[in-house]
Amino acid sequence: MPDVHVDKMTTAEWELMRIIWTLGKAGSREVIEIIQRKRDWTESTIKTLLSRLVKKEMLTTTKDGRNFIYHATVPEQTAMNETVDDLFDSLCNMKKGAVITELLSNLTLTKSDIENMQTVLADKLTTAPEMVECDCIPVEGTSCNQCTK
Amino acid sequence: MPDVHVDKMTTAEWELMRIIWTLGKAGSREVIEIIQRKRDWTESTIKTLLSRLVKKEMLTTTKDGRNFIYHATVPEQTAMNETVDDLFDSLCNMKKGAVITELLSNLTLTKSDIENMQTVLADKLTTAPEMVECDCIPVEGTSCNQCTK
DNA sequence: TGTTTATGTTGACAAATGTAACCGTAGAAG
DNA sequence: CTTCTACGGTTACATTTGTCAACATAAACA
Repeated sequence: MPDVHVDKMTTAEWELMRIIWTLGKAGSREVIEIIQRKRDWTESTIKTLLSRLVKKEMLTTTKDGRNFIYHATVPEQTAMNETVDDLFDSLCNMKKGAVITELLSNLTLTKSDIENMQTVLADKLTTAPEMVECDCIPVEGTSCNQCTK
Repeated sequence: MPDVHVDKMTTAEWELMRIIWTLGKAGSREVIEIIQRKRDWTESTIKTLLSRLVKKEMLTTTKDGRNFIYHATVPEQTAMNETVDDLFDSLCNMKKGAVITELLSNLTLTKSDIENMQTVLADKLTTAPEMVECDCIPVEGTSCNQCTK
């Protein structure tokens, strides 16, 4: 449970992480080769990104002879959850539902994913409130032009 | 339909936008006063952020005497959708479902939001695939250590 | 064993971001 | 009318991020 700051990963770094997560572990050569199938970043660039990820403690290394093997310190699912949770924390409370609904519409989900969601939702429905408040304006006379609409 | 780059909004800027979205429109004084209930940013800082938002075309201004009134050029819901869609585009295809499920569990949703989602999901279920592929590694021998698991 | 090569380390630099002081002017106050 | 002040504009500066090139060294090879 390294208390790593997943939120400090940049988009470029995230792309590298995906490769390492997917492969389980990887050497720089591998990462470079794979990334370059999509991005025309130079080797230098990719190496720099790897270093920064190590510095940020998103990756650790073990030595394989002269080479390094990179391992993620945080599981992908965890990182994804944290990132998504963070994003939603920054959205207007009142409108998260609509956002998710929209998201669901445009996404391809597997049957089992859908079923899981249905279970969660059915359960939540029993205790769901009629209304949630907009939290965009720090308290006091929260004159939200939308809540009252 | 201004083709604004919602994705170029920073977190700090996003906080200002929420206020303006919520109020419909607002003068700098208002924004400053409200933001400072949560953040101890100086007036200067907030003014800079407002300017940058105007430069990025996320805000337009109309003059009210000597003062400015700021208006969002993009509706909040649109901005939220775009941002969330962008984020999900950068996540491993195979694991989005789990992320959303997790998200749903930790969120307070209204009855009607839940019901909407249920409708969408029920509908999707009929055509949902059994499996979606990991897209973390650009094609060719996609040796994903997770897909095969 | 001297040379080429692969891999990691440093230093760089422009652009974006967070954060803020300072300046000028149209009104408010005296 | 002179002075003060609120508000917007301009400039500034340290970090972070995206992108690299240059360099050092252990290995592989000639």
